[in-house]
Amino acid sequence: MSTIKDIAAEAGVSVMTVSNVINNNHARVSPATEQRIREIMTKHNYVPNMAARSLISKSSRIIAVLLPIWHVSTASILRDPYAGQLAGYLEEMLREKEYYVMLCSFENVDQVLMVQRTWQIDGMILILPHEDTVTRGLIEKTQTPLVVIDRHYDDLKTLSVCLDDRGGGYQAAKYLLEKGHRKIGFAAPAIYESSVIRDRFEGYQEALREYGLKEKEEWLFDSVIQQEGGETVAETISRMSDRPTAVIATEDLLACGIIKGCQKRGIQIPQDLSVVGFDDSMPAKLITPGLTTVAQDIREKANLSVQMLMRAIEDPSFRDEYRILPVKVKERQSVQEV
Amino acid sequence: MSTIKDIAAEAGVSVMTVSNVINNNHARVSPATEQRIREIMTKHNYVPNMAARSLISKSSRIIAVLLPIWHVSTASILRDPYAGQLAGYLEEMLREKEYYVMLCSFENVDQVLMVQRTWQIDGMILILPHEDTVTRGLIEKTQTPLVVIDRHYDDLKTLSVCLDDRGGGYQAAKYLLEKGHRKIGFAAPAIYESSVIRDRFEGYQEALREYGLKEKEEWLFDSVIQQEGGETVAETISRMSDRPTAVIATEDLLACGIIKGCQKRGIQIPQDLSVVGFDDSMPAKLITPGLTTVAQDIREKANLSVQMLMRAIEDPSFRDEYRILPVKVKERQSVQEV
DNA sequence: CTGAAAGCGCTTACAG
DNA sequence: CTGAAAGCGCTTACAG
Repeated sequence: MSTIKDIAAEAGVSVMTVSNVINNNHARVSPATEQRIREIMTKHNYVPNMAARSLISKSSRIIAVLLPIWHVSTASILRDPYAGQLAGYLEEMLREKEYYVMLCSFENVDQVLMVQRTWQIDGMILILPHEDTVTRGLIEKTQTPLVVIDRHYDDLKTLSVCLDDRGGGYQAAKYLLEKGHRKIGFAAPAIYESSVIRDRFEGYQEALREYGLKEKEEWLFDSVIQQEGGETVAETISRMSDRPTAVIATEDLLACGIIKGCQKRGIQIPQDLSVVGFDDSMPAKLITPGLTTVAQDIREKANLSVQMLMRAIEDPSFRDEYRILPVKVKERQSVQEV
Repeated sequence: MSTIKDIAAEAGVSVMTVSNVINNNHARVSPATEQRIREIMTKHNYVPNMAARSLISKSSRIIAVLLPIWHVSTASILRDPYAGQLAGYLEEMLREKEYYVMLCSFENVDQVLMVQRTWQIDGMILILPHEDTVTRGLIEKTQTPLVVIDRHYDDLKTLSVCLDDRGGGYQAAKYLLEKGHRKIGFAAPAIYESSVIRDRFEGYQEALREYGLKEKEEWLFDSVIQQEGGETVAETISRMSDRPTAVIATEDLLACGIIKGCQKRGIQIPQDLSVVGFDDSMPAKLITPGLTTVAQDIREKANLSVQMLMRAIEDPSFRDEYRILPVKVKERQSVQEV
């Protein structure tokens, strides 16, 4: 493999002249020389060694996409279609900006900090943050530009990209209320612990209040997650004497689990129970009936996150920005008028 | 950030002694000195700089997970639940072996080669290979250890991990035949172009032959992919006068699309049409009826791929191994006896 | 517009 | 068991 030295030797110039063409310092090298050097570089398939560049520049053009390890499941969060899609978009967009993406699962803050220093990582994006203590710790301890997706802390300087979660909860409930529903349940992991979920819950409460209603304790399904959690909810509902006529789930997979569990027990969707999900990820389109869900624009979320990160890398003073993306109910067939 | 020099200075030794403890050359440093140096290292949160190490060693401990860009869809293949799950397992297992994972989407061979040289990447794993020409080109041109998942070429020296695709096609058809089906369709992307699909198709043919049957041209649905493709198949079937009673799809998403499309048109699953999928990925469990599918062990596939790659990195003569993982029909509710 | 020198943080022979 | 020297492939001031 050829090095800058070989190229310089063949071109009859110094290595620093070659370095200048690599770095597009047009002012520092004559067009003719540049032309000649470029030809020699392509002829030899020359590619600059990032290790050497990184050693000097203290930067690597590597962005770490941080994947928390969720202890609810043994599998990586990339199994989640929402996470996979997000990671895919991030990779695509970062690559366009000539950054390299390192996938990095972690359990605690120190692991992230170590990887960052090991590679002089230029920036990090955290998707599907799990525990608040870990997430807060990371935000507080890291010096590297970090964009947190789907979590925000008012008391910390952070770059975060979230959804209008309160609005989403509100819209979902309002949508059902307008369809005539008055007995509306709410299924979520950890309603009172995660800010995202709490916001959605508060939006739901607000809509109920507008109709002079209040949530009913029994119809709040807490600590349920993914499909399995949804099936548990279905089972619980099937045993109730006073059932809700509709349920809002804070995640499509959870909604799908509810639908699946109900169908298994002869509870018809949407005739016997209406269901609204959250995200509009792949499963929403897959199942029958199609899932009516609070849709987000995942591509736009990725795009905004990358933009924020790029700006943060360039501007060290840009370390505190909170962006909220709109959501919108995507109608399919899982809700019926009553 | 502290360097090896700082640590050496504080410990009162030379940098090379510190280097020896970093690299666990126990023979070259006394236990007492090692102990002292280790304490200083942890005190300062010292982490070796990989750029510097990589510059000398010509290796990086980076493994590239290669993601072909499929032109059938604008989204990254990570949106596919099978790909996401696989990538997640790979990351997890490689991290356990203290390798770093670089995510790397690409359209042509040169892009991969460039990234490899830029970072001195130690090994690569290709998932969901698309075009044969690109895949072959990559295998032929790269010097770096490469494991190809789900594709094999008899005429090339390759490390590949595949399924028993022929057996899978056979098992799926046999399963349906034993349930009394005689009119069995087959839906796939590019039946005659991809070896994986062709093998499944041949297994299907073999099972039919055992029952004195032959595939019927009309019931071969070619060039259909993912959910959209499945819905097209359903539409075609709905318009047929002589319909198949069962269909095998070479991908769960495709099978789900068929089911969805049928349900939309009042064709009951499994009463009017039985469907068998392939992979046993997340959607199979999600839909109603549950999808009977040719199941593979994705975790084992990831595990075997990582093991092969590790061996290839250690042993330059290990460049040709073809491993076939077994598959097994996972029964759910999408097939009915006739 | 071009070059010689120093150095990024580490490891690899080579001596002792 | 320990160290001084050279060097990996680049870039960064500094001169001209």
